Amino acid sequence: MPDTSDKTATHLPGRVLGIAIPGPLRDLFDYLPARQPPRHGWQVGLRVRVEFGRRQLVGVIAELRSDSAFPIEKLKPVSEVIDEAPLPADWLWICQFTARYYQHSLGDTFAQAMPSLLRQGRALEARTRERWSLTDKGRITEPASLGRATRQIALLELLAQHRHGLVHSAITAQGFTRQQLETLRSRGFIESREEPVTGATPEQASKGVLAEPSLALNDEQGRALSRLHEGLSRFSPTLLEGVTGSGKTEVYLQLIEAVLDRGGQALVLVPEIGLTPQTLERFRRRFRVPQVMLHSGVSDGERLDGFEAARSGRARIVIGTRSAIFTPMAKLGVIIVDEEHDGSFKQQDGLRYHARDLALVRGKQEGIPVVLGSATPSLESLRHAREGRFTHLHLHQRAGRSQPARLHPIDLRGRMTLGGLSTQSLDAIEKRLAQGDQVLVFINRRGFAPTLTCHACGWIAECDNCDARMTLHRHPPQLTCHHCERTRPLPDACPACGSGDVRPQGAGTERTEELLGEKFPDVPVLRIDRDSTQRKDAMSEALAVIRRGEPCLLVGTQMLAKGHHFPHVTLVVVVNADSGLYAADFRALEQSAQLLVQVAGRAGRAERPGEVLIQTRHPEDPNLLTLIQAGYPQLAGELLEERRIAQLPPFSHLALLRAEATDQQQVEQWLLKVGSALRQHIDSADLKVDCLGPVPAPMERRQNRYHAQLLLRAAKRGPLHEAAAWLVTLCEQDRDARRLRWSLDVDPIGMA
DNA sequence: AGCACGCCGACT
DNA sequence: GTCGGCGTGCTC
Repeated sequence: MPDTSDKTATHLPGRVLGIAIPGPLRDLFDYLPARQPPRHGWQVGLRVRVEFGRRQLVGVIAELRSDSAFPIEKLKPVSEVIDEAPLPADWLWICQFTARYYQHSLGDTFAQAMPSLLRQGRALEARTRERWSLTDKGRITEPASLGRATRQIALLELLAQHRHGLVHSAITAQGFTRQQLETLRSRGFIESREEPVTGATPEQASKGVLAEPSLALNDEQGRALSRLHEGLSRFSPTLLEGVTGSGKTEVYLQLIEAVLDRGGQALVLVPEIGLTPQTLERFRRRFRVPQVMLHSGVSDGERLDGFEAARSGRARIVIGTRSAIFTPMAKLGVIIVDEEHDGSFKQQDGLRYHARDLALVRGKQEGIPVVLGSATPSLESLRHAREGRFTHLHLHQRAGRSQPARLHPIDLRGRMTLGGLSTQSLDAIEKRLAQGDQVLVFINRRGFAPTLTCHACGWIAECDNCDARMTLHRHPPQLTCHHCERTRPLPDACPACGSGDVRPQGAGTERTEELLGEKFPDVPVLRIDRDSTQRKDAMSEALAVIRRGEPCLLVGTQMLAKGHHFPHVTLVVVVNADSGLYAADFRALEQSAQLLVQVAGRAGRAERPGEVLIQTRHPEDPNLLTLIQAGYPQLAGELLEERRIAQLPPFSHLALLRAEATDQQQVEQWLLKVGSALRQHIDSADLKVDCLGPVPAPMERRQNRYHAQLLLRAAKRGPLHEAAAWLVTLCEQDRDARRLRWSLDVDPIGMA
C-alpha cells in the first residue's frame, strides 16, 4: 500500500464519493476524490473510473458525503473522472427510482439503462459529420473560370445546387475525393463545418414538422385527439382503447405533431414484435424532424448517438422497445405506450422492470401526458380507467368499410382431426381458398408435434434436464426441449419397451404446415414461427408473398398475431384455445383472451368480413362464450370482478422471491428459513403483508435446477415494499444464499 | 458479477 | 511433481 495516510488530509476537504459500481452489488462503494477535481466540481451523476478490487471499472457518483462508514484510511481515490457534466438529470432520476422500486442494484440499473459504449467509458458526445458548402467567394465565382480542372468545376457546380451544402458522404458518393474538396477549400471557394449526425439538417429546420399531410380523422378519433390535447401540459394518463383497425396510430401521430409544434419531444414504446419496418416507416414518412429508432439491429455507436441526440433535444421522436423508457430527453412532451397490455414490456430477468409502469412514473415526474393504447387493455389499466385515475377514450369504428370478424367455436370433442384441424375447419379453409382469399392458422406450439409417445407401453419422450416433454421436430428430425434447448436423436423403437409403435401426438406448426401442403397442393403454405424465421429476411420474404394477395395459407405462432396487417386474410383458425382457458396462472385467461382478439384482428381488415374459428374441447366454457358473444370489454369486466374477489392484482400487489439450485432440498429449506424470518419481521413491524409459500415453481426442474418461490402479497404498495426491501437485505447478508441463485420480482407477471 | 485464494484429483 | 476443478470470500 502506498502512502495513503497523508493523502486523506491533503486532498480531501471532508469529501467522500459514494460510487455505484456496475454489477449486482447493492451497496455504494466509497472513494476519495481524485487530486484534480472536475472542472465543475464533484457532482452526483459523473462517471468515474475506479479500481475495484483489482479491476478497473466505470462507476457513477451516486452520493456526495462528508464521511464514510468504511475506515477512511482504506478508501482509494477514483482513478479518473470521465465526464465534464453529470449524466442527464431525468435519466439519473428514473434510474434511481427503478433501482429502488425493483429492489435492484443501482450500479447495475445504471449499467443497463445506458448504451454499452457509455458503460465502457466513452464520452457522451454527438457523433458528427462534415458538411461542405460554398464560401462567399465560391458563390460569386463562375465555375468555368477554373479552366481545365473539370472535377473541381463539377464539384463547385454540385455545391452550387445545394443552398444548405452537402454532407461529406453525399459528395464522395458522387465520385469526388477528399483531395478535391481540400484543394477547393485551400483556394477559398468552399468551407466545411461539423454537424451532429442526428439532428435537423438546415433543410429540415427551415420547414414544418410534417413531411406529409395527416390523414383525416373520423368523429371518434377527432374527439379522442381533442381530449388528449386538453391534457398536453400536465401529467394526464390516458387509456386509448381502440379495436384493431380503428386508427390508434393516426391519433398518436397527430398528438405527437401537437407536441412537436410546442417544441417538445415524443417517446414511443412499442412491443418487441411491433417494432417492424412498416411501423418505423410510417413515422419516418410522416415527420420531417430527426427521429431515433431503437431496435435490435441498431449498432452500439448508433445507440450512443441516439442517447445523446435525445438528451440534447436534437432528436425529436424516440421510438423503441422496453429499454427505450430509459432514454434521457431534454424536453419530453408525451410518452406513448402502444399495445400496453403486451408482456414484452416487462423484463423477465435481471432488472425485472415494467416499461409501461415506468412510463407512468416518468410521465408523472415530468408532468406530461402518457397515452396507453390497446385493443385489449390490461386489467391493471382498465382498473385505473374505471376508477377515474386514467382518462378512458374509446375508438369503436374500424377504418374504411371493414367489418369486425365473427368468432365461432368449433367443438373438437369426438371429432377426428388432421394435423390439428377438424374437418369443419378444413372445409372452411377450402372454401376461402377457392374464393381466392388467404387463410391464417394459429397454433401456439412450434415443431412437428408437442409429444412423442409409445402406443404399446405409454412411454413419453421427456427431457432429462427439465420437467417437460420433448417436442418432436422434423426439420431437422430430432427431439427438442423448448425449455433448455437440449436435443436428442429420434428413437427407432420405444426406449422403455422396445416396441416400434412410437408416434407423434398432437400438432405443432410443422405438422400442420405439412398436412395443409398435402391437402392443398396448389396453394403456397407459409410457416412463421421462431424456427422458420431464424434466417435473416425469412420473415420479410414471407410477408412480401402475403402482401401480393394471392391465395395462401399462413401457419404460425404468436409471432403472426401481433404487429402485422394481413388485408387479404378472411379466415383465421385457432387450432387450440383450451391451453389458455385452463392454465394454472391467474393471468392466463386475460392473456389468452387478449391473444384471441389480436389474432381475430388479423382477419377481415379489408372490405370482406372475416371469420375466426376457435377449436376447443370446451365450447360451453363461460369465459370463451363471453368473449365470443359479448367481446373483450365484457370479459375483462368479469375477470376484474373475479380478481377483486380473490384479492389478486390489480386489487393487490405482489412480489415474488425466486430461488433455484441443483439441490431441491436446499432451495426449499432456504426459502423456508428466509420465509419464517420474513413472517416474524412482518409480525413485529405490523406490516399488512401476506407471505405465501415456499412452493415449487410451476415447472420445478429446469435445466437440472430446482426452482421454488415465496410470494408476498399486500393491498398497499408501501408495506409490500418495506417487506421486500427487508427481505432483500436479509438475503444479501445470508451466507447460505450464496450457494443458490435468488432474485426478487416486484409486480411479477407469469409465475414461471 | 468478476477475480483471487485454496485445497483435492489425474496427467506430462 | 504440476495443471485445474469449483467452493468461499471480497471488492470502498
